[in-house]
Amino acid sequence: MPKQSSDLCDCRLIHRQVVEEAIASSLHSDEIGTLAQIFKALADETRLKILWALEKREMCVCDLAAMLGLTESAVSHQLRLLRNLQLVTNRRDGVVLYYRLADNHVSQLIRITLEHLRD
Amino acid sequence: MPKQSSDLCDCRLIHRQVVEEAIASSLHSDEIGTLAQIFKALADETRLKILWALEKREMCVCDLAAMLGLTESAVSHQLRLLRNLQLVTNRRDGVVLYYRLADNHVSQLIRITLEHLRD
DNA sequence: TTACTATATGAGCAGATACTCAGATAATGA
DNA sequence: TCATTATCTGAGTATCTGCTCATATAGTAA
Repeated sequence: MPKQSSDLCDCRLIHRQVVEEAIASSLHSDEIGTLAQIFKALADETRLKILWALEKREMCVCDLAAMLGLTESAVSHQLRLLRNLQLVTNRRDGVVLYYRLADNHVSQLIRITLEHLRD
Repeated sequence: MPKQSSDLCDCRLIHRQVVEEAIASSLHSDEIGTLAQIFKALADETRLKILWALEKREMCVCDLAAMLGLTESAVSHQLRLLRNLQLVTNRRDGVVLYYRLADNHVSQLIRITLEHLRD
């Protein structure tokens, strides 16, 4: 008989308290969801390049597209995603929209992760 | 005639130097790739729950499966991914493998991101 | 060895996602 | 007003991903 996910393995009986405590101290599901969304935003090379560039200076959509070698449409789609998560904001100057990082948390995350992979 | 990605928009002419500098100061492609992989590892609710639990104590596969309400197979697949990225390691005690975080960078990343979304 | 338990792994599938394309929208200036 | 430029957006599509299922592997104890 194949093991179902609802079955308990023997070690579960021994570790029952460990599991109970782990469940009790886990993050709330809405926190987990938002957390995952932010990491998803960083989990793509195009968006990482955009964020890393904006960390140095504000840039408009067409500059970013030129930098990345992608269509302005592709960049705009990604910027919308980053905007919705409030990772970037923009200011308008005539027809041109200049994007910048919303705060310094993102660059902090990228720096720490770079440090991690250089160890 | 629709605009092609190879065309330059007018603002590109003005901002040419901005784009050149952005390209010059961008991360190397292998760094970007590894960076994205690490954020991908964190960009999933199941893996976040696993990492958050392991941040508190080492746990075996079947404990994690019980905690998450998933099959041990599903957990094992995710642990392999985390192992390959050296985010977790394990020790064997008889037939049981106890997993733990490889270092404290991961919990640092999660904490900073939590801080960000609580602002 | 054989039986049993814990974990790992490959195949396959349903759902997510990152791009392109075509067309819409918004600010500017003639 | 109309044309132009910069950006946005919806639809479509190829690729990626996280799960399940079946099976393989590794350690333990009889």
